[in-house]
Amino acid sequence: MDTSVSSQLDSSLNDSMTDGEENDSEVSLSPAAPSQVLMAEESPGVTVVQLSDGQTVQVHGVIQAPQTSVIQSPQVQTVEIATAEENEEGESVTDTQKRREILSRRPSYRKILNELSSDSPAVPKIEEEKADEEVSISSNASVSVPTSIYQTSSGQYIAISQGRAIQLTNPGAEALQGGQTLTVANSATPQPGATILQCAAQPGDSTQQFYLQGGQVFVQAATGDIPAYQLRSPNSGLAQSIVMAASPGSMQNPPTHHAEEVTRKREVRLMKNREAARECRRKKKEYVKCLENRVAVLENQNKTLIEELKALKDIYCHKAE
DNA sequence: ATACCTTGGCGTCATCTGTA
DNA sequence: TACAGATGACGCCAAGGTAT
Repeated sequence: MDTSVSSQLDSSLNDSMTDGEENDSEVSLSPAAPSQVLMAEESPGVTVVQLSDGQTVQVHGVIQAPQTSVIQSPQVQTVEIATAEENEEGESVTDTQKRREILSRRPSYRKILNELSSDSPAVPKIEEEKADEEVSISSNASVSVPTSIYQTSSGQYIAISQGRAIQLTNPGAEALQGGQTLTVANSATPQPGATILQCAAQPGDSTQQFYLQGGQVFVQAATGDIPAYQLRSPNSGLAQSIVMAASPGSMQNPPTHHAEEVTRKREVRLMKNREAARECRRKKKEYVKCLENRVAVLENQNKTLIEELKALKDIYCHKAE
């Protein structure tokens, strides 16, 4: 049986996605990967290691039999899936149910990485997310730890702190410095209706209205006779969609508001999911980078160990002569 | 210049997972 | 158990590279 101790750094990067399972093996073994070092077990306890430069080294029971890698190939998972699908062919289970049974979800990237990091200090932990923007803003002494940052259609930033203080900042200003701070007077008790704010950023400016409800900020659109409200995503300047086309007064009228409420909830959900997807992709990239690093480290270790082994063997052979 | 391919990012949906 | 968050899957789009 031939086993390759291989480089998986570039071409097989995707193959190194872990399934969340771990063991103590230090060497990543993948039968499908290109070989730098070949190991062939000639007889029990004796392994022939072929180095990338063509040299062959016989190893007597030092290199253990291949164990499952820390980094598992997704190919394995694919094969499992294919097999399972074959097995279930013809059964009366729905596709959804099949998928549910077949696709065992892997733990989150943060979880996997944190597990890895507990094993190896070289692997950085992914912190519980705390948006960089929020961190940097919280250092501003005049703001009491904002929980959400929004941007209006005019480019102004709105920060809502935990204390329900609202701060406005013009574009270009560093973080929220120099912003105005307003306080929501009726925020102590949750109202069924919305909190409406009006403000003028500068003397002479037309007033701008904000509509707060359920922790979300709706910003009145700049144009149009009918007031429209755009739901703005925290930390994003993009208006997600027009949410309201009615006047603020009618927003507090539940019977006519039902459809709008449904739409609004959907928009909020989509917005949150959009942000979550972004964050998830970011974490995934970080996770892949960490795996790359880990592969590089393990390859180095492997190389060093093989060289060490070779040197020891040389010494041993010289003594035997 | 144009067509085609690859890659990377995004938004959305469906579903899983953890927690109150 | 309901709910919010996380994530896999899918389709779309834009940018860059390459062959013709």
